[in-house]
Amino acid sequence: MLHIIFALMKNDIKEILKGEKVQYSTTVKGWVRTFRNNQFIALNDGSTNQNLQIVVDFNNMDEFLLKRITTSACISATGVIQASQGKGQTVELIAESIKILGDSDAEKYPLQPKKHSLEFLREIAHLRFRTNTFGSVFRLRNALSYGIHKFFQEKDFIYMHSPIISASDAEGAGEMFKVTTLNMENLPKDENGSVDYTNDFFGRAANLTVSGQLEAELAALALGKVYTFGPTFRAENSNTARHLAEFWMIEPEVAFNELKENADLAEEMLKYVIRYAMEKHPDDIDFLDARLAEEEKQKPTNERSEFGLKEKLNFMLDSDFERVTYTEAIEILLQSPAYKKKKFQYEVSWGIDMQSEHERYLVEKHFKKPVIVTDYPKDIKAFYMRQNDDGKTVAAMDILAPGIGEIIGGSQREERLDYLEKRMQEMHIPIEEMYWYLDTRRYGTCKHAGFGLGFERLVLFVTGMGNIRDVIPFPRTPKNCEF
RNA sequence: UCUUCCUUAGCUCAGUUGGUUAGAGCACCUGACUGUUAAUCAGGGGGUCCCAGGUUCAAGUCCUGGAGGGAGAGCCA
Repeated sequence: MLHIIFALMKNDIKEILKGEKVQYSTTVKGWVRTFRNNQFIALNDGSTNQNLQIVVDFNNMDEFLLKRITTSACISATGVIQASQGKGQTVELIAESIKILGDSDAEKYPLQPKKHSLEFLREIAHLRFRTNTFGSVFRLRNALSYGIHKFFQEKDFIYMHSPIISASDAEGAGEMFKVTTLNMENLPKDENGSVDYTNDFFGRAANLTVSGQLEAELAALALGKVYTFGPTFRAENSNTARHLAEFWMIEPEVAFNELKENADLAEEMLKYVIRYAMEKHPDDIDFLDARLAEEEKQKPTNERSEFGLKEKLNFMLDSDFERVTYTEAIEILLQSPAYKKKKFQYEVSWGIDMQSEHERYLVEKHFKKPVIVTDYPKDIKAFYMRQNDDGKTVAAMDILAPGIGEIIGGSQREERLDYLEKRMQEMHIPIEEMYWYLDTRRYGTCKHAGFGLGFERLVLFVTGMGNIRDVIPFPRTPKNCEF
């Protein structure tokens, strides 16, 4: 019976700091953030970015024990929760006894109770969880992850595990990492000098997946509504604040949906998960909002963004995403003051693949909110996107978010076998190898649509962080696979 | 991959026209103080000036090459 009562009594710091109860004995465990005045421990246990103040009676405490209360030491403190005499907190724990669970050598421990650069923390990514910023980021990352599952599960989508190792290399979504057990020192070659994979693990060349979309389509054309949420790999030599070699992607795919319903689903999903994360972790949003405001203050006035983090997120929840066709977007760019003053580095004309500067103009200057651009020229989009009746465009959509750029890319898929095969021929996609994909069009095809959401870009947007390497615990980028 | 900027103490940075023994704040150690909020005060220790080569009587400083990092771009999510 007792163990049930204990199980019901949460005594993590988040719960204690609610201050609903005082004058009771408890034990807390966590890591020391600071130890001020030989008297006040700021203790963090990861449940919240707020610390619990432990008050130590240093006159009646072993001097040797006090010396071991150093930054990041792990301790257990037993005492009574009381209303605080000080100003910075409502309740505090008056310590009766303190146990050191794990020492932390203050001379060697690299983190200090002060501001560190994100670049420095990236070099010690194994320790950066212990900072306020990364605590907040990873709690929000978790909430967003759960929010995505919650959203789709409430809508009765089937969570589908697409394969991580894939033999298909025909998607053209990017360079792939090879998966092999061949001896790299002595690769078997065929008569043409190419690597012979027949004795490799799979008996053929294999790669890490760049997308689960094609497999999701197979499932959607039987299960109706599906989504994937898993790791994805791109071996591109991309060195930007928005790209990772290993990232997580969400790819819903829905039978019978057309482009508009696809866009509606994407917009509803983004709003749902952002609201969920904000409601789940308001403290972390507040902290990151303040952090961003502080960072903005360092910038020259003309480079500062006009919205704070919370303002931006609330605005996103309250407003309908702007929807324009590609053709309309190009027209807006051509009519823009920026274009007339020749501010754009790249040319603007119908048929171009819009550059970052164009997307940023649309989102940040013209509409000042997320924009869904639809119906792109077919020549700049993938083979599986459904051709529109005009013969020039496809039923594609990109969602562009302020500060991030493309956060979602999706389309209605080409369900007509003859159109699809023709397009694959034009784009030199090996039709025979893709028989399994084309079988969906041969046997009971139907209209369907889906999209891909880069999960880390969503986390970037919600946390207000500037670099994608700071929203995934262990970033994988070119020349970086530490930890 | 391209453009550009950066690399000096554990961290953040200063270092003048090339000139003696390379500095500050924070952190750390020692002591004082004890209701603090990145506590405060006093003292102390701490350096491969990213690496290699060059110019010079003399290089942290100038030149060449390389490595690593940031920002922007391309590719994309």
